[in-house]
Amino acid sequence: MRYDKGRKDASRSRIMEVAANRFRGDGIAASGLATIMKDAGLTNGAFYPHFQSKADLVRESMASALETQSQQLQQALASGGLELAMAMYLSPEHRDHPQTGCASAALLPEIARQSPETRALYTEKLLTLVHQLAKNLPPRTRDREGVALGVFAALIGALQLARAVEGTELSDCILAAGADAARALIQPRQKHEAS
Amino acid sequence: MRYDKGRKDASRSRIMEVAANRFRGDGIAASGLATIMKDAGLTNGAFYPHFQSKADLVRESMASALETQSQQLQQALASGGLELAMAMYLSPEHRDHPQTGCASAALLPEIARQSPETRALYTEKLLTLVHQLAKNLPPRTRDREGVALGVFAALIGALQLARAVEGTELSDCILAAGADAARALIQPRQKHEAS
DNA sequence: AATATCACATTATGATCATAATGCAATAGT
DNA sequence: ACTATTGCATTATGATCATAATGTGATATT
Repeated sequence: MRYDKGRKDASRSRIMEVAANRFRGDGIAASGLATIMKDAGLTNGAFYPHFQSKADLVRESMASALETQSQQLQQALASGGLELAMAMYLSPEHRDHPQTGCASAALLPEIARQSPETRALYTEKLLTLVHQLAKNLPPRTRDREGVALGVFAALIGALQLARAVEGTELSDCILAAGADAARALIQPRQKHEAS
Repeated sequence: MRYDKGRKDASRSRIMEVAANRFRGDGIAASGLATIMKDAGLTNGAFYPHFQSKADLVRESMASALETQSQQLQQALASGGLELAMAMYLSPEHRDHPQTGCASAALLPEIARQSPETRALYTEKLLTLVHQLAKNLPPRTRDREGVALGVFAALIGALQLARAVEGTELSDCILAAGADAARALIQPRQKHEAS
């Protein structure tokens, strides 16, 4: 190696971090590589030694963001349980900072349009998050994975709605409604036998 | 008027319909005007007599798609109630055809990045949908609007997740989990007094 | 000290982007 | 029949897109 031992790795992680933030903030398709590289303190030409293509960067930075989210979730669960984790997810702070928040809430429809490989990687990381939630559901809950999926879906939808509407008041209402829904879903109660 | 009375209007609606489908299918940022115009049987130049800008087209086609959705929801509610409406929303058919499906599920994160005017228009149409759901909740439901918001959030989140993951089996599971969650949420039951 | 190597910069490519100016052919009003 | 109007096509603009070829300066190895 001619340069510092870890220099390339450092650049690479910087690119990935900048990209993850920009993708979540502005969307994948709307984010150009030139801007990402500039924000990382580099130029156009330095991109391809690090990644094969934009799709490659998307895949890796998405995975990295999801792993970080998994760690943060673990901390929240450890310190305050599901209640705290859900409260943090539907907080105004999270709503107002999509760049550093949940990649699912910021990017799900775009992820659905990515390559099968990217979606397979997303699936893997998603299941990790869902398992983490499932393990922290109340003791007697049935169909833990299913309930956890339903809770996560409600959280994602509520956060997205809160970000999309105009008007802080309504947006706050949506966060509250999402929290109510999530709370209702985790109450242990048997299903599948209505009417 | 020198041309057929309704010719310009016909072209305009064709552009809007094509655009609404393409935006939902490929995303707003990823959809170019040239392609949209070609699909509408016209060329680049014919765009600006009809719309002031791409943002203008986004706003109008989004509103149109939401109004159509509102009508379809009304029909479903009338013929089969909330159960049918929810089942249709989380059906494999809806999952597999985002171009003609729910604009919220296909575009929410991108809508959140649009101008305040566009988001205000989205807010208006969203509230219409939520009111329609609220009116069809079971008789004794409290906080009808809040519950309806929670249900819609869960539906949107589940549909997006089902579209993003790789693997039909898992995707079907997510649809089922979303349906379970929505069903659980519409069971009349008092809230706000846990623990 | 010399040299080989590599991270990154510079610059180039051709496509596509949103937007705009101009041109033309068709028709409605006279 | 003439003419003014207009819906759309043609073509142009400059920006930005992802990707790629080439250049260069710093340094680790020798």
